Amino acid sequence: MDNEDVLRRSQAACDALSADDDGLKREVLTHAGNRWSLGVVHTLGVAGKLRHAEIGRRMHGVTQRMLTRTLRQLERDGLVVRHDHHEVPPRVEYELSEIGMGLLVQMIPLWTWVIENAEGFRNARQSYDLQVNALTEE
Amino acid sequence: MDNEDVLRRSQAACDALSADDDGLKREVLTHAGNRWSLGVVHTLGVAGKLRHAEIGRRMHGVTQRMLTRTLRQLERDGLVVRHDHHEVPPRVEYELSEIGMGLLVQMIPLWTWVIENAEGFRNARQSYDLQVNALTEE
DNA sequence: CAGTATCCTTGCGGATACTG
DNA sequence: CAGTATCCGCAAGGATACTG
Repeated sequence: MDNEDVLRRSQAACDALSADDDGLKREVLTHAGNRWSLGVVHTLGVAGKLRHAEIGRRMHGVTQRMLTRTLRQLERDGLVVRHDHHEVPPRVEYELSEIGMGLLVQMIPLWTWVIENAEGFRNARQSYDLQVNALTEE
Repeated sequence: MDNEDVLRRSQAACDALSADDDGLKREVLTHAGNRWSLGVVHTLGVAGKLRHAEIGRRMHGVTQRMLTRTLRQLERDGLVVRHDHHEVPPRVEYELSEIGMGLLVQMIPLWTWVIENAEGFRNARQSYDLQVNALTEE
C-alpha cells in the first residue's frame, strides 16, 4: 500500500464516517476506546464462553458495576452475546459474536502498532509537558 | 491469518496493553476515539500542512474551542506537529507527524470494517432496544 | 451469582463572549 | 487569526452498599 493509496482509502473511509447521520459508527468506535471494552472483547475472544464473575476475575481492577455496564454496551453494539440460563442461583454466560470476533481481528494491527510506538508517545508527551512547564513558569 | 493466529496475536497485544502501567497506550487509543481526533488526523493526512482556521473550515460542525483542544491533545500525543511562525497577525500551521501518519494507516482497516458492518450494528441495536422496551413495559 | 441503587468526581462536548 | 475565559449539560468511571 503506497502513500497515495493510503490517502485515497482514508478519504473514502472518512467520507463514510462523516456522512454518518446517526453517529452510529463513530459511537461504536468510541465504545471501543472505553476503559474496559477492549479487555472484555479480548478475554472473551481467547476464552470463549465465560460467566460474569469469571470475566471479572480475569480482568484486573474492574468493578462489578463497570463490567456490567461494559457488557451491556457491547451487547447493544452486537459484539457480545448474552446467554441467561434462568437458573437459581443465576448463571449467565457471555461470548463474542461473529461481528465481535471481527472487531477483535481488526483491532490487532492497531494495538500492535500502538504498542510498538509506545516509546514515541512517551517521548512526545515528555517534551510537550516540559515545554508547557517552561512557558507557564516564565 | 487463521483463527489460532488471531488469538495468539491478540493475546500478545492485550498482555502488552494490560502491562501498561501508566495507561499511556490506552490513553492514546481513547483519544483516537474522541469526537474530532480522527477527522483532524484524516484532514491533515490528506491536505498536508494547514492553518487552524483552514482545518475548521474543512470539518463541519467543530467549534474553535474543540478544535484547539483536539489539536493540543494530538500534539501532546505526538501525532501532530505545531508550527508557530510567530507573526502578527498570528500564523500557526499544523501537520501530521511521522507517527501520526502511522496511526492514519493503521486506522484505515478498522474504519473500513466498521463502515462495512454498520448494518450489523444497526440491527443489533434495534433488536436490543426492542427487548429492553418489552421488558420494562411488562 | 449477577446484578441494582446511590453518590461522587472527572472530563468531554458545546455555546458564547472576549483578546493579543 | 488563533486562540482564552466562563458557563453549562451530560456521560464515563469509580466506591460502596444492597438484593432476588
